[in-house]
Parts: sequence; structure tokens; C-alpha cells
Amino acid sequence: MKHSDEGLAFTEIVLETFKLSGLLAVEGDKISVPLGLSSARWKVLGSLARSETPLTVPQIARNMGQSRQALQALVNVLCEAGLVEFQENPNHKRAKLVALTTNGKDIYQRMETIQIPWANQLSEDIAIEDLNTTLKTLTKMSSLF
Amino acid sequence: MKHSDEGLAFTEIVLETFKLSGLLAVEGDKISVPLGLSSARWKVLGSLARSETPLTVPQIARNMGQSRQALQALVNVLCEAGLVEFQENPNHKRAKLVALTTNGKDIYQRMETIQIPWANQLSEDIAIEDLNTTLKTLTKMSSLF
DNA sequence: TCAACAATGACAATATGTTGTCAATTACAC
DNA sequence: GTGTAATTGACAACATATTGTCATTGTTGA
Repeated sequence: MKHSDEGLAFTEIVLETFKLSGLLAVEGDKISVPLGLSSARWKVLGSLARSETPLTVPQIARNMGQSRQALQALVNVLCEAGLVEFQENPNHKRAKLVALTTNGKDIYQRMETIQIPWANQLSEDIAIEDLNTTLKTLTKMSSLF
Repeated sequence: MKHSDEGLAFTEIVLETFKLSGLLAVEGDKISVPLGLSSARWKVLGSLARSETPLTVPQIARNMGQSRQALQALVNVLCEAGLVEFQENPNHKRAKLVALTTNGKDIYQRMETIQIPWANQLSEDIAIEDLNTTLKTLTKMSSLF
């Protein structure tokens, strides 16, 4: 049996995704180290900052496609660092709500002032149609699992 | 400062890349477990199988965008498992060449008989132009780092 | 209502990844 | 050639991720 044309491209995208993910994580670490963060912790702050309402740990995990245990560990560290806090959840005794503290919001704002020019500069030579197609395709791939 | 259109799409691709990478790793683990492998080990076998010539550990690491230390650890495990072996490198006393053993080649072949229908089936509803654009764009993004 | 099922937090074991460091080896410029 | 810089393997420390398990809490259907 052989790869179809689509199957071959799909497979190469898979490999490139692994590679890019690793490179981006290292890059994200470099960017966030000056503010005492890391790629992983920054992403958690981003989930909370982008959300309209406070989220529980399992909700964040599902959004990010990760296990709730991994997210719980990150959130616990962020809580100890004073960037997020647990709030009582009126709908659930055990599953507390995670919210950014004032300090957490401030740090995330400062990350944005670094991330925005970073993304703008790196993307300036890539066609917007290609970026849109890529995002659409990656999202479609994620939805397969 | 605000994201440009490109910067915004770029940022969302970054987040989707993290998510998809995690999902694919889990999926790859499931696929490869029956043959005693994992996503990470499978990728190493793939690098060796796809290469015309035997490679050194740092070469594989650079191909995959990873640290040579991480690759060395994987290769050592694969060597203990008898899937790869170290060969003397006529050009370098320390940097031995890594080659698939007969058993390693066999396992990889069997992985292919699983991976090919997997990729063909998952990609069948995605347009080939979109896949090609996505691969091109991801590769371009990787090259930025 | 209440019994069965699902979701959650906590903990442990393990895999995979980075970074930093050191000595040994190789490559290269002069 | 020779000295300096880069590469490599080995080791350690640590961060991030999965999976499995358990007791607790929440949800749902009969």
C-alpha cells in the first residue's frame, strides 16, 4: 500500500508540526524568560486572558488539547507565583475557577507588548491567504482527534 | 500596538501548532504501542529509514529540530532495544553512525503498513491544495528559527 | 430518591524535551 | 603546523507532558 497524494502531504505536515512545535516552544521560552515565564505558562495565561469568563482547570486543558493533570501542575505553579488565583465555583465544590490576579494580568499585558511585534515581524513575508489556509487546515486536523 | 492581520493569523497558527502537536503525539503513541514503540522513537526510525546514508546523532537532531541530547537518549534506548546499532564512523572517532538493524527495518516496515492507511484516511476530506499550502507555510515558519 | 456513571483533584510513575557543563575530538584560519 | 573555535558524547538538573489510580463530587436516568 502506498500513500495517496493527500496522505503523503498529511504525513509531512505531521512531521513538520512536531518540528515547528519544538522550535516555537524554545522561542517562546526565550521571549518569556525576561518576565519570569515560559512557553507553557504563557499559554495558560493566554487562555485565561482570552476567555470572557473564569475557567476551571479541566476546561483550560480541553481548550489546549492537554491532560488536566498537566494543566493542573502549571496552574499550581502559577498560583504559587501569584499570577493566578483560585476562586470558589458556585456550580462545583471541587472544581475551583482559575482567574488572573492583577499581577498576572499585568505580566500578560507586558508579554503582549513583546509578542505582537514578534508575530508581526515574523509573518510579514507570508501571504495572508496562505496563513489563513494553514490555520484552517491545522484546525481541521486537530478536529480529527 | 496591535497585531497585523498576518500577525494575528500567525499567532493563532502557533497556538494551533502546539495543540495539534500534542494530539498527534498521543495518537502516534497509540499507533506505535502495538509494535513496542512510541511517537518519539518512531520518528527516529523514520529519519534513519528515509535517509540515503547512515546519520550521526547530531545530524538527526538537527533534521528534527531537537537538541542532540534528547536524540542521544532516544537513540540509546533504541540501541538497547536492538532496533538501531552504532557503526564506526571513518570520518569521526567520537560521532558514531547510527543505522537501523534488520529488526529495526522490519519494525519500521510494519509501522508503515499502519501509518499509510491512517494518513490516507484522515486526509481524504482535505483538499490537496490546502495540504500543500499548509506544508509550505509550516516549513517557511520553521525556517525562521 | 437513589444508584450508576462521569468529572475532578491529588499523587505517582514514566517519557520526552530543554539547558548547562565538561572533556575529548575535529575543523579551520593563520 | 599550531592554536583557537566548533562539535560531540556524557552527565545532571529541571520543565513539561502522558497515563494510571484513588477518593470525592456532580450528573443523570429509572
